[in-house]
Amino acid sequence: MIKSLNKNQIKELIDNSDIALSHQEISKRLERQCDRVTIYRALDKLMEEGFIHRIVDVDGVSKFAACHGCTKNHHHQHVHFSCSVCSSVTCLEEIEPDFSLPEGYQVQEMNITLSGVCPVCSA
Amino acid sequence: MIKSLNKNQIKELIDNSDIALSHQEISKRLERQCDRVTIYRALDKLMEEGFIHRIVDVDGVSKFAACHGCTKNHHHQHVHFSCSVCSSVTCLEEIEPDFSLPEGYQVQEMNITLSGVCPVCSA
DNA sequence: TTATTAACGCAACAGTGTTGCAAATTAAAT
DNA sequence: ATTTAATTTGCAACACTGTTGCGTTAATAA
Ligand SMILES: [Mn+2]
Ligand SMILES: [Mn+2]
Ligand SMILES: [Zn+2]
Ligand SMILES: [Zn+2]
Repeated sequence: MIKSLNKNQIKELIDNSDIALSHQEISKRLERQCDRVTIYRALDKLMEEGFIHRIVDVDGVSKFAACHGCTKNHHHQHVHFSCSVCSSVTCLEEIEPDFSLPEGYQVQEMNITLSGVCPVCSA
Repeated sequence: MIKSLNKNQIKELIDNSDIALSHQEISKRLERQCDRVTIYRALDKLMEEGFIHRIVDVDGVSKFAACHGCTKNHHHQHVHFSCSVCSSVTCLEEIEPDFSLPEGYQVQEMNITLSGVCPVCSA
């Protein structure tokens, strides 16, 4: 019944978080401390399996958030917001900007991250 | 007359490139080899001065491209395209998607990077 | 020329992400 | 229950990115 303690706990953490979590944040929040590499591997697997997606923050830091309705092929057109005050990254799943590209570009993925001040920090 | 040999040469490299350049690529292209740190510092300065802007690629790699019409306050709403075949990152300065955010979000910067296959590699 | 400022190189460090290998756990088969 | 096979984990090592402090050299100003 119990398989992959760490991976499942990491999945729980991400699922239950309203903001995207970095490797570092995940590491800190894990009760049962585990090796860094274990976390990297778990994140890779979870992405492969379509449970989470990676968001590259404006400063290059990778953060991870739950997918809603992804199988193995991720489709994330939605916008992310990165707060420069509290450093939180949030998925704005409702917001999907559209635009047309010149001929010849084949789009597979998109990473859209706006940065500024989030509602909490600007209140 | 000659001031900041390296910084100026780095600026030239970026200005004359049609794709965004990473720190690594800049380092290789510099004839007069210089210290890694010097390049980082030059890039920071050039950004401060509004000559170049940083694009965070989908894999977290920072790339740098020339600004056209930025002073000290950068304004880059435009889209970037990252080719998964040739790893090139290109500014699509004409393409500026628009969308509206929920109340409370104050946008300062945006990093929009689409990935897929570029016209050259898809031809 | 001399003083001041900016640019540079070097060493050291913290952090991220990857790989290989061996030990430990879990699941499956006998 | 025992043995076997497959996963999961930890650890060491490594390459790479980015930052900081400090002493030195080169450029600009006085
Ligand atoms: Mn998202
Ligand atoms: Mn650009
Ligand atoms: Zn905030
Ligand atoms: Zn290409």
